[in-house]
Amino acid sequence: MPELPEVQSIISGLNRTILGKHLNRIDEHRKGTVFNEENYTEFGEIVDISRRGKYIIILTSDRIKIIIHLRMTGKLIYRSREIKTNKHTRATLVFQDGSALLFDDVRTFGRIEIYRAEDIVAAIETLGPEPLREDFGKKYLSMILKSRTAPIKNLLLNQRIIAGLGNIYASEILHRAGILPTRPGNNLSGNEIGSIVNNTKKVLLEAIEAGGTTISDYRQVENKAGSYQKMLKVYGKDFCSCGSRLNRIKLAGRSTFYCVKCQS
DNA sequence: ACCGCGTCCTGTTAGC
DNA sequence: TGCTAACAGGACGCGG
Repeated sequence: MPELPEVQSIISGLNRTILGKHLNRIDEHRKGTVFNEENYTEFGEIVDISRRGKYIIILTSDRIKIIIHLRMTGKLIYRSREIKTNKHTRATLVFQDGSALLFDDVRTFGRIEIYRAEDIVAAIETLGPEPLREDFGKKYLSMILKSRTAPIKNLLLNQRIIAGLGNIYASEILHRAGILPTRPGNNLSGNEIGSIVNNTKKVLLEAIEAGGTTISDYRQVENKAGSYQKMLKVYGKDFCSCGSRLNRIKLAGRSTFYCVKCQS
């Protein structure tokens, strides 16, 4: 599942491969993948590629922005010339030089939306702060959490509170911070909130450095796997590094892993 | 305002 | 061995 570090790695890959290229067209191979395409025939060159939360934002010289969300199984794969699609290819961005960017997505939840550059996109507008920026700090998180009774894990998954975390990193961050995922938000001490903030930044930076976490579907733009899966401490594991068996429960409908000895 | 659950989807795996 | 059901989860809409 692409979360912030995976999306960040994809942004890097897109900058290496498609920045500056002239986008001829976007082919949709499966209905319900590309939205608003009918309003646009010309795109121009790719002039900027960025990220907000888990949303990929591609800006073109014709002042068009292409917003891509990969959801769970979406992949963006670059092909320099041999453009072979497969049964899960949902759309293709075709460039003038004969190269292409394939949008593969097994579970078809991902989507591509096209807007004018100046359009306000509600989904992005309502996102919480970027965890790696300074406005995501102890002061901000304390302010948010004081009125929240939901489990901290659920709150970390709420994109309006913090943008970019998903199920894997939420479990990893809470393990590093030594905090049980079930703790109500308004029950955490200042020190604990500070630890969540620090460990969020630490885990995300390490995961970006590793090129993301590849468990099954995620691949970088050049189709390479990331390596942070080797550094996971709890997600998908049976035992903690302390030797205790990990607990596995469902929170917000997602598998949640924690150690009763290391987290309280 | 906030919380939790159901929904969308398909490949993989667990269980009988 | 072969079939079925459960499972994986990001975002969103809805009811309480």
